[in-house]
Amino acid sequence: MDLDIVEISKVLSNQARVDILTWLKDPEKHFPPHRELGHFNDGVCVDHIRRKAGLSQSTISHYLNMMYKAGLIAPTRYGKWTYFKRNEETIQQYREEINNI
Amino acid sequence: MDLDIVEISKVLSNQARVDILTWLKDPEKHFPPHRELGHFNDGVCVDHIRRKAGLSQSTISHYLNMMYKAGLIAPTRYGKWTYFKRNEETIQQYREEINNI
DNA sequence: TCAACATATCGATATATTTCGATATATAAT
DNA sequence: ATTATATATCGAAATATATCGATATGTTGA
Repeated sequence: MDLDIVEISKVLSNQARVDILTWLKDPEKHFPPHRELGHFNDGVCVDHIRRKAGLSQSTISHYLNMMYKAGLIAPTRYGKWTYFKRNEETIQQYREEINNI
Repeated sequence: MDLDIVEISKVLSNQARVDILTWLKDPEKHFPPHRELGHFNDGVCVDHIRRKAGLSQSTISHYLNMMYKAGLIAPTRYGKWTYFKRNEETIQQYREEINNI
C-alpha cells in the first residue's frame, strides 16, 4: 500500500474537497441529523454533502468518487443512501509522507 | 500569513515538483557541486535542477516560479545564476495544516 | 562593445480538470 | 407495476495545467 502523494495532492487542490474532508471530521457540527439513521457512524450521506457544498449532484458524486479512489474516504451503502466517512489510515499516511517531504 | 493549502497542494500535484522539493532537501546527495560556488548554502542553480529533472528550461523555470509563489522555495541570485533553496517555514506550516485536516 | 551563457517570459498546443444537465441504475413506497 | 428518491455515470463546454521552442533579459568575460 504505497501512498500516491500526487493523487492525494490533486484531491486537496480544490477547496470544496478540502472542505468536505474537514466537515467529515465532525459531522455533528456540520450536518443535520440523518432522518433514517440516528447517527453518523458510517459518515454522511451524499445529499447532505451536496447541500452543504452547494455544488451539483453530479459534481459531488464525482468528487466523492475521486476522494474514494485516492483512499481518503470510504462508502457504506444502506438502501438507497450512500454514506461516506473519512479513512483515517490513508489520511495519516499522507501526513507522514508530508512530514518527510 | 495564512497558508493557502490549495495552492501548495497544486504544487504537490506533480511528481517532478515533489521530486525537486525532496532533492533540495539534500543537495549534496542529488546534485554535482557548483563550479562557481563551493557550497549549496543558497540552494541549487536552475540548470542543475533542469538536468536532474530532464525537463525543458522553460518548464523548470515555470515550475520553480510557481513553487516560489506558493512559498515553498526561495531564490538567491548571484551574477547570472539563480539558486533555489527550500523555505522550511512554509513547508512546516503546510505540515501543520495537513495535521489538522 | 560583443559574444556567450543562465534564466525568465511569451506564445502555442495538447491534455486534464471543473462543472453542469441529462440519463441510467438501484431502492423504497404506494 | 409505478412512482419517487438517492446516487452514479455520460457527454459536453469552459477553464486550467503541462510542456515545449522561441525570444527577451540580465550578467560575465574577451
